[in-house]
Amino acid sequence: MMSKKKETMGRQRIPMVRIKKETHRQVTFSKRRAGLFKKASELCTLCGAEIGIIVYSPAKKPFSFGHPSVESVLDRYLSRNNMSVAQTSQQSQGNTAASCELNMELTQIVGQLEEEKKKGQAMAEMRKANAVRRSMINWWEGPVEEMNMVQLQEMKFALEELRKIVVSETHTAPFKDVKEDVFGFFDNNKVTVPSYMNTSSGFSNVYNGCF
Amino acid sequence: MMSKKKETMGRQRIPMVRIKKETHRQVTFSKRRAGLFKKASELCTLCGAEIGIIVYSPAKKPFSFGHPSVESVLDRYLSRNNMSVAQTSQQSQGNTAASCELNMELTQIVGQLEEEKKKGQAMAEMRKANAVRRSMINWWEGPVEEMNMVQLQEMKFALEELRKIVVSETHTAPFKDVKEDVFGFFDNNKVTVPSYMNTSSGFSNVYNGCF
DNA sequence: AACTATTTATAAGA
DNA sequence: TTCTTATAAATAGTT
Repeated sequence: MMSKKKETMGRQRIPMVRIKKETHRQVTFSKRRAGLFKKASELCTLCGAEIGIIVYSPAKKPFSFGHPSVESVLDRYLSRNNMSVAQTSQQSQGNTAASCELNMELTQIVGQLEEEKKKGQAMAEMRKANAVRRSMINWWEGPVEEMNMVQLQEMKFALEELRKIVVSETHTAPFKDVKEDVFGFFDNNKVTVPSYMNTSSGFSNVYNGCF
Repeated sequence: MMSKKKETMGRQRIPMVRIKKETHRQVTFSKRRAGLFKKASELCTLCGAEIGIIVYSPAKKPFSFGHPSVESVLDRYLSRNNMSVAQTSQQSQGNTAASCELNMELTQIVGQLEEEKKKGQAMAEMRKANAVRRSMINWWEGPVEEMNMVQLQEMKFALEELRKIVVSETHTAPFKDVKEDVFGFFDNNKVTVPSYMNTSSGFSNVYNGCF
């Protein structure tokens, strides 16, 4: 039989380390990102899973996948974690999506503060702003035991009020015309949620690294 | 040559529709979720991508993957979206990524408050929040003019403290023994972070469905 | 959980 | 970027 020379080397095994060549890395990123999203979509279809994925490219460009939507999945996740943070057993006593959303915002802010803390830079700066801290001291500097759900809920409520204000402002402000795109985050709470949207069960199994 | 009877049918092609059999679906979910996370981890390693994934199983149980951490990725995503809300043009003026994001957040809030100030509605609405008002009254019931950056930074500080407390609580709580699985998300943050940790560029390309 | 036959993803090259 | 092809990797069905 005639052996035609192989036209390509075919897929080659590659070492699982950062790809050095910029262009090569970019190509691989695109291909594998597509593959990842496809896998995710199949998982959704086959198993009825709900998935949200955020990917930042090496160039810091964000990509996302979501089913039924990125927002609904993240929303749910953040709400849940937020509650866990507060170690609350009582969850959806705040009736509407608004509270859910608010939880999300709170979690977000807290998360950002976490980032900040890591850097430890703003800390010093903030400590300089003593004026107000003194007036807040009563509120949150008490013993941990008293830093309880009631207080968290109060804070939530306060933030919610703030949010309402912001939103109403938003709807009358010069930006109104771009609300859909820009302010959507604030009031798109009713994104097609499958019927089984009753909270339940377990907790996160977190994978934080490589295999 | 001797042909041994094939021991299995090997992998069979399956139709891309929801798997009906409950047990089968559960097995597939587990296998494919593992596969998805592995792919994600490889993408992180090979390309230096940052990825956050949330998966809800058919039984509504949440699973997550994150590099460098779920929170940092979601945080960033949400901040970004949020920032656009404020229509901030100034982005990466803050030195580090973290402070940059935080500044953006603060800028946003400040901007929104500025708007509110013009309207003069904020206080009236906020006064409704009586529960908190009493404890926070000194802090934010003053004239809007004084609701400035300093105070926001104080709030930032307060939230950070709150978070620290919550986190430390978490680590000493009854759940500690399951921390790795359940609370791992709180402190697995320093997994090999690529050096190029400076923020930048574009916006989301969103995939919202199946392929 | 482990095992393979097979499908699927993808590294290289064009 | 998109297509092609050979091969690596994932996984469906089974044990």
